[in-house]
Amino acid sequence: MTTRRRLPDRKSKITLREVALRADVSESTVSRIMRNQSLVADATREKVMETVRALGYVPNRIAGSLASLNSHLIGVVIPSLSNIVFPEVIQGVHEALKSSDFQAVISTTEYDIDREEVMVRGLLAWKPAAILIAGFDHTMATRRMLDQSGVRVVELMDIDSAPIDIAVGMSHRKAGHAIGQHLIARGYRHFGYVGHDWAADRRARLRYDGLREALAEAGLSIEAHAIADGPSSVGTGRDQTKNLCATSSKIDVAVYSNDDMAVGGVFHCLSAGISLPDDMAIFGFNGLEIGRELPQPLSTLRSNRFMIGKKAIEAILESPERCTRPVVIDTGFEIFSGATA
Amino acid sequence: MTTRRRLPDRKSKITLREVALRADVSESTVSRIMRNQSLVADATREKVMETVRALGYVPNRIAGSLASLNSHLIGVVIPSLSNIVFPEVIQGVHEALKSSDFQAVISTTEYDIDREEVMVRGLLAWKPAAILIAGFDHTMATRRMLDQSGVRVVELMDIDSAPIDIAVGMSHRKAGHAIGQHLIARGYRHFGYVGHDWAADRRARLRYDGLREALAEAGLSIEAHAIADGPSSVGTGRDQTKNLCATSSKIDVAVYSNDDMAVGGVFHCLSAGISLPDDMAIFGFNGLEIGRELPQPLSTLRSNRFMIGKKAIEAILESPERCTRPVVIDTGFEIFSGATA
DNA sequence: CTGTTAGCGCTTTCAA
DNA sequence: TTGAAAGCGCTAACAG
Repeated sequence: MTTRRRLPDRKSKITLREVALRADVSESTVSRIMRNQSLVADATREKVMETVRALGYVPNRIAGSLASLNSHLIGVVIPSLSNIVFPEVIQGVHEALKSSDFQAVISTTEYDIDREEVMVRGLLAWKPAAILIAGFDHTMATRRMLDQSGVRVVELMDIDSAPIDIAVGMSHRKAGHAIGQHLIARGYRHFGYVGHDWAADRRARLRYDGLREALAEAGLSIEAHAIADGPSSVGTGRDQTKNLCATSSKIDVAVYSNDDMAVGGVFHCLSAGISLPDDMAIFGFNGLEIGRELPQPLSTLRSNRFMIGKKAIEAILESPERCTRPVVIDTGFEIFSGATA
Repeated sequence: MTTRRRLPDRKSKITLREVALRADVSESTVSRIMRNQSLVADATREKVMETVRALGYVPNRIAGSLASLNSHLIGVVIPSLSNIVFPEVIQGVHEALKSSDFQAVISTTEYDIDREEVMVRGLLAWKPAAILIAGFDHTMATRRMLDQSGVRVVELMDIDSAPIDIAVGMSHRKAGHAIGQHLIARGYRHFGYVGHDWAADRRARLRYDGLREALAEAGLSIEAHAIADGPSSVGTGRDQTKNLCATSSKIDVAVYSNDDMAVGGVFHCLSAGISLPDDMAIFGFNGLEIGRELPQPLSTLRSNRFMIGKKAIEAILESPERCTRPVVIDTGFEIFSGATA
């Protein structure tokens, strides 16, 4: 029988077998040692570790995962990396993963749920232990794949809908409501809203709805809107603030879809000589660092993105098997009074 | 012979074999179809694809990678996600990867080269096609692993040292030099420097050195320094600017270690009533969005982080095998005059 | 405490 | 154009 199969491998290719051969033990012994299972004699372990070092052996996790049917990979699906809140979530993920041997694989959807479907399918092919995914807005196919895969699924950022498995985040509706109540309590009566496209950002819409409810409860309403087509950004916030000011002069507070937009608003006011908060007040959302460092700290509502990523991973490490009932983890929020409202 | 091995699997577990059985073809045929190799009859393909859809079959990439000895994974090692420049690099990576079937696996080192070593070892265990890694500052062990692994290695961000395999970035030394020349040309003579800890940010140091060289060539020097212990941030930039102003009053321009720091400087000036650029000028580094949107656009040097990620991947996809000689790809930079200097 | 053995689910020759 | 068979490098059940 000729030795068919495969071209000569270009790489050195040190395998478990090599180590076992050289150390004169069986492959399983080496395998046990590499996974520090404790049922190995110290002398053997020492002998094997020596050859491991000598050979520079690195276990092949692909083979390991296949054999154990367990990849120790965690898929993370987020809309984008350009909005700093998502990198912050991932920092929390990395933090919680630090002492485990799991690794995160990150995909971005660019706010496109069809692309999200492609990403999820791609991740599922790696048989991850879990998928973390931002939001609840998925295609039917995505939802079905996620559901049938049997892996743990954590929907991140908001908890305003029923999760497939676990949801970790805060109620954006309540956040909007809290902002409304806070501003009313501070004496504001004439509200404006500066926002960005809701189509891709359902959570901004939820906050808006919450805000409106709170105002309605006090017999108030939003008297002027300035809403951009595209995504949120400092520049957009600046432009739309100019629009708002041009449209309506009786607004005493403007609520922004988020801090990026609000910082833009602050910059417009600085340029236009509008005094904060006397001429007009500004209120943001998120509690980004940049807002805290403005000449006047931005009034905002702090969400805890880092904690969302961290809690999500902790929940998964704690119980790797899916529970019978969905779980909701509320990471809460906090009003930061600041100096602009 | 009893059928030992493994507990009953909880998941549906649809494999290639199932599909082959149901479609009444061999496993290899299904395999060929799933990888759209073209040597399959249309009728067969159609029949198989139908069962694939019916069963909701998703190929197991772990098994595929093991069999083909090719994981189609790309490891990315960066210091952090909290500095927006790194997510921007990753966006470029994702962009270039979009139409391929490669996936990026991201690890962060938190600016710790020992942790970097652990991350690299972990990534190498997945037999990636390439490793992208920020900077040139690695442990000996990291360097050796990278070198011996035989995978392509792209060192990102700067091109001021000799790469292991490929380097993609810009010369930070030249950037610092260009900043110096630009500011001298604009008539500035009394330079201050506001920076953060160089230990973790070798590139900031390179820029500083370049700046000093340019000044020296004009018979000038940096007359005052304000350098923080920790990492860069807007808040730190603000604090150190205050220090600088308290220390020295004859500075007419302050060069910052980066835009975050410089924005902090602008905020201090706004608070303290220092008029930009007349009382003092400010010059940053990076060209972040926030700087462009300030009431006065920040004078800075634009680096192209997105392009660094994109070019890195393109280089790898173009030639998956390591070349004989190291390759350097310069993504360049551009002075943005702005209004603060 | 250690070895033997039978796969994990797929790809890749080679032969038909 | 298709199929059979031999692994990829490792883990896990079982036996010793």
